[in-house]
Amino acid sequence: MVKGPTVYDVAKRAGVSIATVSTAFTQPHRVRDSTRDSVLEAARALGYVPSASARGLAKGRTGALGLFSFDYLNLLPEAEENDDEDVSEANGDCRMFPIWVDEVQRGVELECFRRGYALMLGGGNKASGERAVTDIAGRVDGLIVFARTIPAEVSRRISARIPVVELSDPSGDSGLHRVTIDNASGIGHLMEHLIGFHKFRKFMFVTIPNAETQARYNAFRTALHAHGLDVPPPLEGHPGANAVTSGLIADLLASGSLPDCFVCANDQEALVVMDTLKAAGIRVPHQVAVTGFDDIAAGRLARPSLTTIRQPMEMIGRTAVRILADALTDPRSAPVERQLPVRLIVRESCGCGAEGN
Amino acid sequence: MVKGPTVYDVAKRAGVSIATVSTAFTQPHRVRDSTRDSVLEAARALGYVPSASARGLAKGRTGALGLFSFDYLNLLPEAEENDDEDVSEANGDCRMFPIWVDEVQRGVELECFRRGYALMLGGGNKASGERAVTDIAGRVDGLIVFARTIPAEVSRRISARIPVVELSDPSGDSGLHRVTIDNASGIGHLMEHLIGFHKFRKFMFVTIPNAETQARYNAFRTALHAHGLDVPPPLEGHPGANAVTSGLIADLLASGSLPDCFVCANDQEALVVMDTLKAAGIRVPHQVAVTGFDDIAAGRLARPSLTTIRQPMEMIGRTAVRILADALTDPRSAPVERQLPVRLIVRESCGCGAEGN
DNA sequence: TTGAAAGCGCTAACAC
DNA sequence: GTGTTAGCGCTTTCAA
Repeated sequence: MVKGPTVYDVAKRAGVSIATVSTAFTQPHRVRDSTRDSVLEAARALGYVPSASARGLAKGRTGALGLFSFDYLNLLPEAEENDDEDVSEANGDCRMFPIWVDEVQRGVELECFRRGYALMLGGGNKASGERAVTDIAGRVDGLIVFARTIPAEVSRRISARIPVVELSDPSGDSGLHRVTIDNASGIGHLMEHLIGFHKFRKFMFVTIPNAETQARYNAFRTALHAHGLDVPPPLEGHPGANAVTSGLIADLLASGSLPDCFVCANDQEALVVMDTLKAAGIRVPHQVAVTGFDDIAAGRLARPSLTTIRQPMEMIGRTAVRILADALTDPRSAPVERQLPVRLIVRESCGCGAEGN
Repeated sequence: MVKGPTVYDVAKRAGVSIATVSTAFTQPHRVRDSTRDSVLEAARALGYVPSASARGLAKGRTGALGLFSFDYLNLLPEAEENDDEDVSEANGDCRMFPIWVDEVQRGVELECFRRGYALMLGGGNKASGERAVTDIAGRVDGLIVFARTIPAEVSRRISARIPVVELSDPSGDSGLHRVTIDNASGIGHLMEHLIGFHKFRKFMFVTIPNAETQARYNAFRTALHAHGLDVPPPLEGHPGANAVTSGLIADLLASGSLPDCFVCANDQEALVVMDTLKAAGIRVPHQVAVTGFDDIAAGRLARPSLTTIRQPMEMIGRTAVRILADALTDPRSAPVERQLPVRLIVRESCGCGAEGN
């Protein structure tokens, strides 16, 4: 990794000034053909690779966008040097790859590349603290963060410097750009199906409380009210603690009061619920129905396959990039919020056939 | 996106020099406690976000690693502003998400974050040309590229500046670092199973020719020779052209000479073969067996599930990062090549039960 | 059309 | 322990 050639080297070899070299690369038409040719020739001969750092410093722009993913699965600390083992298998099924985040990331990647941006990925965990976000923020022209992964104070500070879009949480006053989904109508359609078509009457909402799932619960409540049905308090689990949810379901079973349907705030919970029921010998959907939200891949593979509400994950990612690109074009623009539609995916776990996948 | 505060602003507010500000951040212990506090306080108050460009320029290191993915699926040009549609669904099943590349990328991400590197993702397509690689190469301290995605000349030039590791192709003289897998013993075990256990005698190798699949074919041939069996010429498809493979299979069917087993150079081809057979009314594995290589997720979902050879994808990614980290530590080190083991995954398509997933 | 020169924001010697 | 001072490699006026 010897120090590579710079504009100076190229300039010298081509017999021109560094300004000309720079111009030859960035605005080819403003340079005489013969000059440009000799510059490019020199660059090629020398193996010239422009330094993005220098370029970024000079222009005040890096040409890259950032995506910050919190390490929601505590994977970072592990794995020292155990070369022999494929870690991905060890935590194979708990990983449920690809998870929601991965599909959104995919959308971000595609749209970035399409628009000629490089994508900077940053990861954080409890240890790294806000250091990690700040670090990546300093590297890019715009940043995308998942909701609830970093303190509001931090994202606000960063947004004073570069545009920031937060993904998928009901709107706040944060002053950030935002991409959300239509939780209300999603749950609305689902409840319509469960109440209208399946004639279910007794429901139980299983959730892990946060702003997003709260919106879903609200819609759930609204739907029940509209049909004059009872609204039970939600069963609340904890992030990453399947056992808690599992325990709540077990308690419910012990009490002998099974609902007609478990409406879960997301697919992960729904799968836990289904597993718990299965372990208890309860048959889904025959004895009780279960539904999710998100449409992660694992839900399609589950037996029975999971009836759920699909988030347009790739589109969420693409939209975030578009917002940043626009904000970069017109820096004076106000924070925008884009709400994306969701779609009811009827599969087996609600009692329907296997249609629709 | 107003111009953010710089070291100068922080220094002024804290009443110290810029050198002290810098030191307070990079080597906290070398600064008096009270000084450090006032610096950090000033930074916080101002909303200071260090510029990675400036830092990178000054240090000669960016603290980021790069991963370059070629746009193997021609996805870039599409999708103008059709906000209403979720593109990911449109090409849903042809995408077969997550594909091999995604899982490797996952490993790269995890290992990068664990080691405190940011990850720069770059994408290229026919249009962008080598421009895209060069661009990302200029942004990082080390680069990971998938085999056969960029011209050898380009990767060589880049490797003169920063360490480059190429993923998963039989070794070449390229002078690059390299992570490969043990194609030979993988195919060896597979053939042992097919010949020894299933007693198959007539095989057909389906491939898309490249250095990697060539190694697999060689192992295939070796195994047949070892058992004194005939070695038929491979059926050769084209990248991205399922129809071609499909056509070859159809021709074979028309000729009425079905083998006992189709050994495919990768899972994607295997799935195409299975689909074609299914369409022709041939039952797998009852009438003919099919095997793949890679173990992509889609193979697990297929009916019958695909017997294949699993690459340790996440480990491939992690290993690449380790190599770069080491190379960065000791710049004078020679190119290293690490060969990772693979594992036979016996599922249904070879005629076995559904065990092992 | 090309060159000279002034930074961009930060780090790293080296003084103090 | 802290300040001074050079750059790092590139872009960008502004002259020539």
